[in-house]
Amino acid sequence: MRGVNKVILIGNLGRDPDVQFLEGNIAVAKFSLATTETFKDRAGKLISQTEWHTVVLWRGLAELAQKYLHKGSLVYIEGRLRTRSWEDKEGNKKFATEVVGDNLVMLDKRMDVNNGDHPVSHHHTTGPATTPTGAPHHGEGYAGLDIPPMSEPADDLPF
Amino acid sequence: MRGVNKVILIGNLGRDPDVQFLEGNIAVAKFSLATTETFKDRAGKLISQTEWHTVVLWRGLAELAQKYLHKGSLVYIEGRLRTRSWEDKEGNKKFATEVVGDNLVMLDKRMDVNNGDHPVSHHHTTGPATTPTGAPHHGEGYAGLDIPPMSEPADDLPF
Amino acid sequence: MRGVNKVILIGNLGRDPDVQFLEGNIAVAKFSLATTETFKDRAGKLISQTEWHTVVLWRGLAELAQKYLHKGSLVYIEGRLRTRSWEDKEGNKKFATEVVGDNLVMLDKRMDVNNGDHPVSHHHTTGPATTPTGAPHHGEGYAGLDIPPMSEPADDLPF
Amino acid sequence: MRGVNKVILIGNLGRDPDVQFLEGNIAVAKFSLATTETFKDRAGKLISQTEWHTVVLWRGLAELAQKYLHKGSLVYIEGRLRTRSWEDKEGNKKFATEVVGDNLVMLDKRMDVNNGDHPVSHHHTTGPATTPTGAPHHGEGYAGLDIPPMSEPADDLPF
DNA sequence: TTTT
DNA sequence: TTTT
Repeated sequence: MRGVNKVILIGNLGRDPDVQFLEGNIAVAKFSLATTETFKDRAGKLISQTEWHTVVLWRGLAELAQKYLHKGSLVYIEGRLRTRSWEDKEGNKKFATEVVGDNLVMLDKRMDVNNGDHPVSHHHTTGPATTPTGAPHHGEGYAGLDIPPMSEPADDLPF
Repeated sequence: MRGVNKVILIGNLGRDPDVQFLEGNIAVAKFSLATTETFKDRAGKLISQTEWHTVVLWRGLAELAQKYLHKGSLVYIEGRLRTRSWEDKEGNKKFATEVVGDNLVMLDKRMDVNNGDHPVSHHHTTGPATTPTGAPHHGEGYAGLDIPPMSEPADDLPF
Repeated sequence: MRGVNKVILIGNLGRDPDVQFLEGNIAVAKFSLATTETFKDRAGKLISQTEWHTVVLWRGLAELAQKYLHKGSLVYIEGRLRTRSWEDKEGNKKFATEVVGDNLVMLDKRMDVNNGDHPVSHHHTTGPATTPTGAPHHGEGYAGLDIPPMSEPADDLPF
Repeated sequence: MRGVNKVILIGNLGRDPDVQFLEGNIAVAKFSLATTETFKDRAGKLISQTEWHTVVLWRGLAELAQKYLHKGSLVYIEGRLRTRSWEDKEGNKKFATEVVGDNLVMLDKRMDVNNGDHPVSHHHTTGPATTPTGAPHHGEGYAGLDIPPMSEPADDLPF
């Protein structure tokens, strides 16, 4: 390793992840992530600025994304920049810079603590078009899953 | 700037922040932060390991901590390492390494949800006069505050 | 601040920085930075992969870049991602993702410089003719400058 | 992974690394790293502040440290914080916070290329117990050397 | 286009 | 204890 190429993002998914399976059953997930920063401009006025990133996850992380992430999810992504270039059908050179994620932390609050009900109501379904069908995003919550999102700790802190 | 000394943490407060005001009315907040990582040991077994950090915030960030953070809060902290040393009354040399925060992002979900019970367990009591009942989570909490914690975005995403 | 958008790069400049001054005498520097990572592919073969980034620096950092950076310089850049979009003259939508630097650390060894003119002399000749004088590393180079680059110690290196 | 505990350092080694081999021939390297930051105090005066960190590397990274790092080396370290506690012989509770490195980038410029074949002469051997021959560094361990092996058992390592 |  |  002779250089460093590291990206750290915390933001919300703009859409449900798009997950595909390549040959060999290798999962690839792709989604847009919005990071919003607020700062003061030169005049001292508070400015809020949103930047959209394309995030790509592979294999196990892609499967996690498929299982647990959806539009609006808040995530921490650690990864690296990768710029791809190609020519479109008109022969124009195109570039796309993506963040290839090496690490993913789900920051949404665990919706159901101890009595996990109404998971659906937390999914912030945003319209009639949202996965009314087989997509197993709803009706389960994180209960019983191996890698639940972070949540407030129980009262067993050593202090 | 000739070197780099950077720390990035995401974790939960073990206790409400301890906030003090130095002369000149400079606020200093201090709290323990637990970061939990899970990984596989050499045998492939999933291990969960919690590390406790002492976080120190100054001035504006300390005041944010006083207003918004409490035991259990989930936060992103960016800062730097600082090790202090001193001798205790018995003359023993002591060391303490702290993370001095330069940046703070509150990752808790906005307050609680619709049916949020146990408000007391979420504290937020920033003084004796504050919401002793734990009644309505709506219309109070972060609403209208300048720097609310992150939450799932509204439906105005450009996708 | 409600999200995180952070990039950390260590790499070499592909060209001398392009520095311009906007109205108000605001400096803007732009350069390509190559980060090279080596890793093992699935077959265990060592792969070296270079990624090119567009880095933009403003104001004081741009002026530092103009003074001290040149083709081949090794730098640490901390910044954030920003994607700009526009339409070219043919009406094609274009995107460009840049790293806007908030922090810069120069990692080059103090090569020589005696009288630091003609940046070409900084070009890091890497053959056996390096450091033609064998003169001391101290008391010359960037002496008197405000922010000298980091450099190696005076002793030998294990390479 | 449910939290984040990340440290990024760029600095110089204060001493040659101390490398030991635990049972199973597992290498552990330990060294102090100085990170120096300069900034302006409230009065606008330029302040330079050095912080010392204890860095611990395991296995392959430890062997790299043994081969290539020495007093004064400039390195990039990415790792995580770990605080150990114990009682000394007087029964005083002691704490030590270390940075366990997961990634290492050597930033020293290669001084001589193509003929770099005298690693021993660069090793700044600090005592008679140190491999004076230039023989292989592996397969020997530190058995019988002055410095007792670290007390941590080879098993149950928290990584 | 850099660097090793 | 480093580095400049």
